[in-house]
Amino acid sequence: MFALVDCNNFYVSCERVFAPHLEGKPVVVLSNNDGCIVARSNEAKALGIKMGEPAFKRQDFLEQHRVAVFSSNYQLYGDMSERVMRTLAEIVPEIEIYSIDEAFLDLRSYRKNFNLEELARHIQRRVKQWTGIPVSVGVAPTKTLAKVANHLAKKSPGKNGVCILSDPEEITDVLRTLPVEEVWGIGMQYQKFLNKHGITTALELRNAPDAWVKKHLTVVGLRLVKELRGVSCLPLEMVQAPRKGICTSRTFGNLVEDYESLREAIATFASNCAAKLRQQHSCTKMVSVFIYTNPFLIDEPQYSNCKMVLLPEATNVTPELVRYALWGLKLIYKPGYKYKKAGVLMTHIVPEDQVQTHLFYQVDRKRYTALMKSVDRIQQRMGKGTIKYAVEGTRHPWKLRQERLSPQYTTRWSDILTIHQC
DNA sequence: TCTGGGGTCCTAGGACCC
DNA sequence: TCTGGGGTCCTAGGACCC
Repeated sequence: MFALVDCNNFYVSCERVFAPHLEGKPVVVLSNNDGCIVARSNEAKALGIKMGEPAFKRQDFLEQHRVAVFSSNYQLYGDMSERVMRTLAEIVPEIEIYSIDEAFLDLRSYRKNFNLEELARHIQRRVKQWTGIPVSVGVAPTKTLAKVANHLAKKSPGKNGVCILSDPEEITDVLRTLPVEEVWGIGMQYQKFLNKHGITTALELRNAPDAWVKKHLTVVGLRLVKELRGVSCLPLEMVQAPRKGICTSRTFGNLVEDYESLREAIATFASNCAAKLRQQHSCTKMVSVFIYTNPFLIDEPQYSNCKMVLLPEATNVTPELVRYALWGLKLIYKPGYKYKKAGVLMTHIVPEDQVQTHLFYQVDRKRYTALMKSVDRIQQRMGKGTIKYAVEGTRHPWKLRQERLSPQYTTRWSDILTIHQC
């Protein structure tokens, strides 16, 4: 059996841990740049606020209904996520951290003669007590069915956040009433396609012939259908595979026209990617740079371009990567446009101890590697952005809009919560 | 004024090889 | 009637996830 533990309205719950007066009130969290609504409390959902709605279109509505609005605070959410995951791993060590707010647990090797419901309740209570985050737990014979169980745990008021699906007949009954688009792996395009072919429920999908599913939904779809039948095809992945692509991109808070500002942004993004590379002990051989104007401003001249730069030798040294990224930018930058978004993408990633060296390209990488180690250690201890390359700039006229940012309660000493005695 | 960011996997088709 | 057959590698694009 697999359990899927999912934090309820995770970003909102993180904010509420440190602002308990918001319990029971409508709360939303915005995406980067305060752009879209990406997390909603149950009260906010009940008001009809949709996932992904642009915040500015809902401004009046949010004020009118006294919805608490937060900018996204990834330092806080990342740290709270780690706490939740550590708590879970202490109960069940066979854990796959699937996303910032979700984890699968493999219960097969959990101690003998235990009660699934009791275990799920125990997990729920302990995570709440140790971190303040409410979670829902779904348990079933496959990961896909555990997702279904979790969905039910959240939606059915009587279940109080726990749902165990073990009886085959019960599973069939559940799938009969589950809309096919609620199944993990069925997105909008597949929903349209399946509906057109008379498949509207998860049960109908489960009963579709293998060959037909494989033809139209690829092997991914076939795996999913087998999982619905109770055949486990998706194993628990305890070790996280290194990323195959690493990207840092941002929509700017203000439109950016001048080359200098763009250079600062690209250097910052490249530097950020380099740090991520080193963190997973990888090097990259391909650096791509891209820039866009704002497609929503239909009266403005539009331009977008990207440049892929193939390196002679894979590296994770910041100054090298920044140089290649800026070279790419130079090739695609055109004056006279108002840029809205830019980014750096690193691909062709290899483990750092398996770099194919170049016969004629000589860099003293040993020295740089030592330097990068020191830089990373300082950042880790003193906080991100403590030291940086001058080319990254300090003014950052392009930086995000984050008007409703909460403090970094758990990761910055100066932001630690103060309790006043009344 | 104002519309996020970061990933994965699969397939078809083109270029190339013998 | 009859255009060889069997591969690899790479990329773009499309689907999905949170």
